[in-house]
Amino acid sequence: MLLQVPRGTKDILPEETPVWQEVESKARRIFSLYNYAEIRTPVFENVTLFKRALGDVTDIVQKQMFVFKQGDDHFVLRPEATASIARAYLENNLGFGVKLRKLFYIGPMFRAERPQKGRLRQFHHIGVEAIGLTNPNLDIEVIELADKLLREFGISNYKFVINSLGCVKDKAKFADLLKQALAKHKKVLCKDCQKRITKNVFRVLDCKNEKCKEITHSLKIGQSYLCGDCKSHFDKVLKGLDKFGIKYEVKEQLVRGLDYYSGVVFEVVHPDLGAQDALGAGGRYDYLFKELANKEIGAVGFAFGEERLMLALPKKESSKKLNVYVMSLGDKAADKSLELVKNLRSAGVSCDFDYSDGSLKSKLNEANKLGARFAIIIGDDEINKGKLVVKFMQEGKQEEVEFVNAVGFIKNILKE
RNA sequence: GUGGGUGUAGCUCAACUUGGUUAGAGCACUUGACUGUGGCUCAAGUGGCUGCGGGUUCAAAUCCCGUCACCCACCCCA
Repeated sequence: MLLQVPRGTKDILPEETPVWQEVESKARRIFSLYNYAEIRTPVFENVTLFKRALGDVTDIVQKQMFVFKQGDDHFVLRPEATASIARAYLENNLGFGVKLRKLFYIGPMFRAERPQKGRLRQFHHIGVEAIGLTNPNLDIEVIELADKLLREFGISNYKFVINSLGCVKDKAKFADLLKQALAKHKKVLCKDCQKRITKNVFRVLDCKNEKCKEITHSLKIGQSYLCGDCKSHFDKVLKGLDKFGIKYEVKEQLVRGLDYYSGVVFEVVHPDLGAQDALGAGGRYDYLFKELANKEIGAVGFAFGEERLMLALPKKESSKKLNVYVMSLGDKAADKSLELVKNLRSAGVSCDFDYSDGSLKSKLNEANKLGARFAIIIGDDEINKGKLVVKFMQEGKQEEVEFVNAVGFIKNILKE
């Protein structure tokens, strides 16, 4: 236990962090292109925030929260970020003076689920929230942004799945229609679905049981529950996606699990992910601010699971970036070498020194393993001559260079 | 929370079905062939409380029970 990470958590090791950094820096660049600014909220919040935002009956709230107590206060490690950001938006009055706040976030989330492929107890989200307007063009931008990110990451084979739950009234109507329609088939449904009818009807729609699927696909509810405004909002979004050339599939069975969703909702699915096939998901949550602060504020956003992105990312060799590996033989040479190392670094050349007592052979071997472009060798011979040896690792050749010219020599070659 | 599978060297795995001397291989690592020159080749060497705890047995990596973790799926969700 002492030497074991907690279940469902992972060390992200030095070999892997470059990929993470690349994904995150690409995301940051794109976000700034679209005028989204980063927000960092605490990783823990008051329990009540998520109960109110996500819905009391959701599994996340009922059994997946890491809760802890400090004095009389009950906290929870955030299971997702949207609620926190809505809280921060309201608390800091981020809507003041601007019509629209465009925010992005990158960070860890926590859910006490049983781990499996694409599902961890500590995982990372990259997401955006655009808060302040209900305009359908904003939905389009958000989806187009998600698409842009995926293409930038080099991910292919993904697919957008989209639906509209309608406004709060529509959503309630949808639930009623569903309940009525399902009641006729109750006996054929799986046990879970029988419970879901009363507990959370929408969940029946994405049940994986074949019989349940048959029934849900045979229901002819369509989008009859949508009011005129919501219908035309949805149509505008679809048209916009067509215009941008973003492929999607309208799926009437797509509903999101969290209470705060309403209106347009979408998922990005990918075949490499196994059972958890969503790379990311999002939608409108105009209702959330009503729930939290009785305010009418339109908002739309999405989140990608960073670990899931990793699963879908094309594999590629990591490129090692060490420019110079310096090695010395003898104490005098070591002094000289360390001086050189310092000068190289000051000149912006990445470099390291072999601190071991090993043979020259072992040191060159190390340089090879580190992927160094140059090895610099300094021993008594070199000190006497006033010249050090620069070895070109890949080419196998080597050159003698005056000590005073060494930094310039290396910089010159790196420039090419 | 439920079900199935898997835990053996740093890594990937064998031996488990049918218990039997010192638990093997490949890769990696160290050293040498090659006195101050890496990658290729060859040779030698280092490395294991067989996840942990208990039980059965003359004898357990192997059979049984428990436990922990990982993987996959259900549930749920990014």
